[in-house]
Amino acid sequence: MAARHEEIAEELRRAIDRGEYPVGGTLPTESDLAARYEVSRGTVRQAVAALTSEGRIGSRQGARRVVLGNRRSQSFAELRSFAQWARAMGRTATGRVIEQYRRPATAEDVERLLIPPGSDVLQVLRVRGLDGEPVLVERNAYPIWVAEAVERLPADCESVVQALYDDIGIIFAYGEHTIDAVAAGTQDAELLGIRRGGPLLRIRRTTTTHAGRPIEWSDDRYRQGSVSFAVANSIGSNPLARHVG
Amino acid sequence: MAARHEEIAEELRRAIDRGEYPVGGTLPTESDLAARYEVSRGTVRQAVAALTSEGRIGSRQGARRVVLGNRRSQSFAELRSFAQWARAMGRTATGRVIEQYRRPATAEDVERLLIPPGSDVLQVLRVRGLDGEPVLVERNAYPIWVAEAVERLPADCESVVQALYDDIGIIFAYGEHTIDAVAAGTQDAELLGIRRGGPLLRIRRTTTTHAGRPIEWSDDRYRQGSVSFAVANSIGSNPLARHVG
DNA sequence: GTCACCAGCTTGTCCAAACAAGTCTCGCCT
DNA sequence: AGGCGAGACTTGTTTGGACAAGCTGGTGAC
Repeated sequence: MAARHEEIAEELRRAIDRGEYPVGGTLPTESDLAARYEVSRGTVRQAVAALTSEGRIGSRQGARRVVLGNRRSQSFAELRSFAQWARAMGRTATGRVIEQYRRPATAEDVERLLIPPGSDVLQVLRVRGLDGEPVLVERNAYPIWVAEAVERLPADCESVVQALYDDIGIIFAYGEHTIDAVAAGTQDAELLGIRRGGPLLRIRRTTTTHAGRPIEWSDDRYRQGSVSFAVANSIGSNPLARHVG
Repeated sequence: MAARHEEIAEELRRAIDRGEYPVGGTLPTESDLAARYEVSRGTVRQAVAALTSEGRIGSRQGARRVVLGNRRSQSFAELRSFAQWARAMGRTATGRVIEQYRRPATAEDVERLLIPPGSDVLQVLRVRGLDGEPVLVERNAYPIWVAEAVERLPADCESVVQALYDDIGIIFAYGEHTIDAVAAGTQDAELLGIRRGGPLLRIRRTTTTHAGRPIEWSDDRYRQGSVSFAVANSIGSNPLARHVG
């Protein structure tokens, strides 16, 4: 929180949360805010742009900015790491490795991990839970250059992301998520303790380093009712895309 | 496409698409791009910020920008309107109203539509399809001030969004989406022609005007395998949030 | 009363400059 | 060969100014 525009954004978030700028009302003008915080208008614009992209305020040329809601979005750290997310929510994350083995890369692995055809990947199957109750089946594939570090991890490792950073300095910097629904297979049903064919929320995710090099891809299946995902969008910005199939 | 920074963003998108800046490679520096397009560095920064928020390129202080992929995100118009989305994909959207009636607002309606307790809402149940095949069950609730215009629509109206704009000038400006998975109920199963209890992808959405006034909220249930949703995120920006329950 | 229009306000766009902060490469030293 | 550091390079932050574009409310004509 060094940058002034981030400080201002955080102050505005708090002001919205405590009702100083009520939902449905308007924010002060950029000039007002600039004077109040003793910064230039450009810095204020950076701050309000952050709130806009979070969906907290609306923005339209010529009109005062409107407060849309006081939803608080998650940090990237909380989204990519199940353990960190659970901790932020005050829950206890559990988890254990069910299977872990190397196998030849499939066509999907080659495409998602940008690895040469014929190379191996490390396949890991984990079950994760909240407060002891199983919530999520996670199937990860790691390219060979990561595999060794993953294999060194204990079976009940809480935060894989944190461990890989501490061990070999890998930073999970970018993620792409595809969300759909699937029926529980035999293995899913068994591990989550539900009926076969029941609804699961599936997130397929590819994570890359700062340089865009894929670190892992994953197929996460959440038990019905356990979690939901939220996205805000507007005419100006739309992070969400809908695809056929 | 009036603003110069938008033009530059679009040119960069096209350059990435045609492989001029390959995935995994780097973009020219801001100064280079500023010189090439004969604009200031600030304008270039606006352009690359757009690509960054789309997840196409990565950005890190001190290092050159990295090309992450050539995914193309959807416009807001395509996301909020099923008909417009289908058209953009070259598919034919079908749809019909199954039920439509006014009813007293529930607690959920009051909270989501910011209406006074005790007022009425218009409930509409639609089935929508792609190329004749049913794909989606849509349950909408509209506040009273919108209800009259909705009731004037024909039962097979293609684009409700477009019709409401033409009729009473309502603009769907902001949306908030919550995504999870549910089991198909009896009615869902019947309307979509699937087995009861099968997996459905559910999107609950609230849409508001520019002023933040809710226009509708909707519970959309997509048949398994028919559509998926995609989101890109990074350490710098994370539009996606995960919630319990 | 109603409508059109205008003036003032507010946000959007763009520029030029300077410095801060982080990255990367290359050469030197051990 | 390997590690370390200096310096060049690149992106991030901030300022101040100017004009464009769009909204809003009020005034005046009808």
